[in-house]
Amino acid sequence: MLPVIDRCLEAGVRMTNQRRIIIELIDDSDDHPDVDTIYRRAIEIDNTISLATIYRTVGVLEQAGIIDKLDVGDGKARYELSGEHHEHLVDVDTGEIHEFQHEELEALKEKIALDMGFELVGHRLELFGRKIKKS
Amino acid sequence: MLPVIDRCLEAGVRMTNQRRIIIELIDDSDDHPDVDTIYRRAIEIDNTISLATIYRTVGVLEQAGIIDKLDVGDGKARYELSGEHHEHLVDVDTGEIHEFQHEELEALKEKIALDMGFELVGHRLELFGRKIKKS
DNA sequence: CTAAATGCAAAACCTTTGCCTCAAA
DNA sequence: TTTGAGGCAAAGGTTTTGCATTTAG
Repeated sequence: MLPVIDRCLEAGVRMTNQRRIIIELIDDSDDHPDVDTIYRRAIEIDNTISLATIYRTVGVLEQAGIIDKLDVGDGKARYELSGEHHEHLVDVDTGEIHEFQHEELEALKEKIALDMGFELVGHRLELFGRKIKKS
Repeated sequence: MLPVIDRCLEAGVRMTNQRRIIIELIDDSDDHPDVDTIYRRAIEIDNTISLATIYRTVGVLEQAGIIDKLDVGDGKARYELSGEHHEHLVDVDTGEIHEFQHEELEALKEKIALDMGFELVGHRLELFGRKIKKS
């Protein structure tokens, strides 16, 4: 797939210094940063970037389909590059987010929507689990 | 299953007038009211109930496993009686929430968690779809 | 009687917006 | 040059909290 920046241009997203920094920062993140985390990482690179710009930029990027918003239930929006096609399992004790992929689950979701007369345009799935200790 | 009020007492939830009203109101709701809606319905019955009490009560009830919180992406917490074992499909054009049940999906979620070494203690699943027009 | 619940208002939080300035195309 | 983007600070909406008072057990 094309580099993220190119995907942005292709999608007609006007490119600025701030946006470039924010996009590459999300691209480089292997966690799922919330807006404030993105902000704190961004101002290390360019300390003139404002919080409002982060919000506006993630909004634009989400609309353009470059990133996905996810909600692990902590009241803050988190973001990751889109098209990752994975789901999340949240460790309820530690808050850690584990990713997984599951073809069967993907297919099942689409089928269910279709059976109900809907075209699936999005979904949100989070599993909350507690680690099983081996005894 | 026991009436909701009894399930509360069994769970050790101290019962007050306000709580009784809130609980029965949620029990009677077939939609998925957010806190403000619960509040507006509650003050029709007893106009001394405060918003803070609604928040505190739904918190208690959620902890006690009497109700479930759900999040359809509108930034507000919604509640429904727990143990309903159904999922939600949100119509992205109208905001309508359709419920569905799916045994296979239930089983699959548990299996996935187990395979990852977790006991599934909760989950959140929302499908977002657009109605397919018959042409 | 004692611990917990309520009301009220203030505060905390995350997110959005208005307005003016600045920069991309 | 023209239109959109950024910065700042103020405002918005939801949820939480401190404190004095009331109530359930």
